[in-house]
Amino acid sequence: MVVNMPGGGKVSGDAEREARARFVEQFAMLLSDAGMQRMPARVFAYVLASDAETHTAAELADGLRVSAAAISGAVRPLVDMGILVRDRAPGDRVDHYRVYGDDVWSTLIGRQEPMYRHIDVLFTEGLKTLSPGAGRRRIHETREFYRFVHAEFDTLTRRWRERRAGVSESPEPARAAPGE
Amino acid sequence: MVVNMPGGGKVSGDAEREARARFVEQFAMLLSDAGMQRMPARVFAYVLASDAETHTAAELADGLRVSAAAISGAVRPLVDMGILVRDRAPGDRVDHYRVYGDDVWSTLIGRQEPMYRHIDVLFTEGLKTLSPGAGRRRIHETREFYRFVHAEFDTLTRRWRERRAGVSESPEPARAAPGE
DNA sequence: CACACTCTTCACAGTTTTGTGAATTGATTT
DNA sequence: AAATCAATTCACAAAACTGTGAAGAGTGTG
Repeated sequence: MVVNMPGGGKVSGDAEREARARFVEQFAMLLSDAGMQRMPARVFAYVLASDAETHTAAELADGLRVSAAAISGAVRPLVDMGILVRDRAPGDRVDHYRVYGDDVWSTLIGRQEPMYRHIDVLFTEGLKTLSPGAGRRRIHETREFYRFVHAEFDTLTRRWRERRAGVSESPEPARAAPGE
Repeated sequence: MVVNMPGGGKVSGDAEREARARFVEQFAMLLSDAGMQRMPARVFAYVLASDAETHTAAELADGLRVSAAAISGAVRPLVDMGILVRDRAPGDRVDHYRVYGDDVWSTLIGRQEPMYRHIDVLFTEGLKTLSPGAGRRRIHETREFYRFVHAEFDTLTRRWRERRAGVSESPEPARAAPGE
């Protein structure tokens, strides 16, 4: 890794940028495998991995090598989901996007709430029509499972917040990379 | 199979089958929204909601109204994931599929293990190249989040098993189905 | 050994997604 | 009011998915 090359070299800004871009793509791929759509995933990964706190659409388009139109489309679901916030200062002509809240993952867990509600009604409705039998038993069990997971969210979130307070103070000793 | 009501028979077997089929589709849609591919999701939902313990490919094809080829393709990822098991008794010509284990959801949680491992190496690698800054901090935090969730799995699974033992005994009294 | 039957693979067609460039809308500045 | 600049929308092309029918491979049966 490009840390301290001999011959007066230091961390090349280009190399660092490129490494970051690669990481963003891999991260996005992960999210995409997990069901998130491709462009939203890329935008999300990019925003998370960037040092800037806010991003203009132009910057996203440039950083991800796609058209402004693609950004427009990708950003909407993220804003809908409440993951990104669109800010525009009065008298500014450009939108500024930033991640909502300072604890993204707690936010994200919270956003699942409606889905769990939806699941519950679907299964409850289903159980009304299913006649007794192994299938019905499994579906009932599935509803209980989702209820259980849903109910565990509070605990989980609280514990995460505690843990987060502990770890995010020391983002791993910054390897002495002066220069730049 | 069909409840067989006397006389004018209220619960039509057909109606029940149809309701079940509808439920299967909705359930599959849910899974599909959550990132599972459509056909595997349909097969999984079907298998879960059916009373039969095992299913032949032909039965799945018939029940889901798709070709045998589609079943073949849909079943592979499920078997790979370890959700379905393919059995064939010696001297039998057809495969029998059934859900692996009696506690599907514990199984399913367990299957996520490799993914979390993958995530960890990806983020750890990424952190090696990211220079200090807000982006690095967020990525670090994200790795910690996934580690946290992963670590919670054991607890979660154990608690689910406890709860399951409590609820699956009483799959909800079959309603006395008073006139529709 | 040939048949019968099931599962799988393959090429293909229909459908959905995805991202682009161009046109449009909306707002600010001059 | 005209000009300018950013964001969104639209029609379209390219790519990816899905599911099908038909051919192929593997196995028990008569």
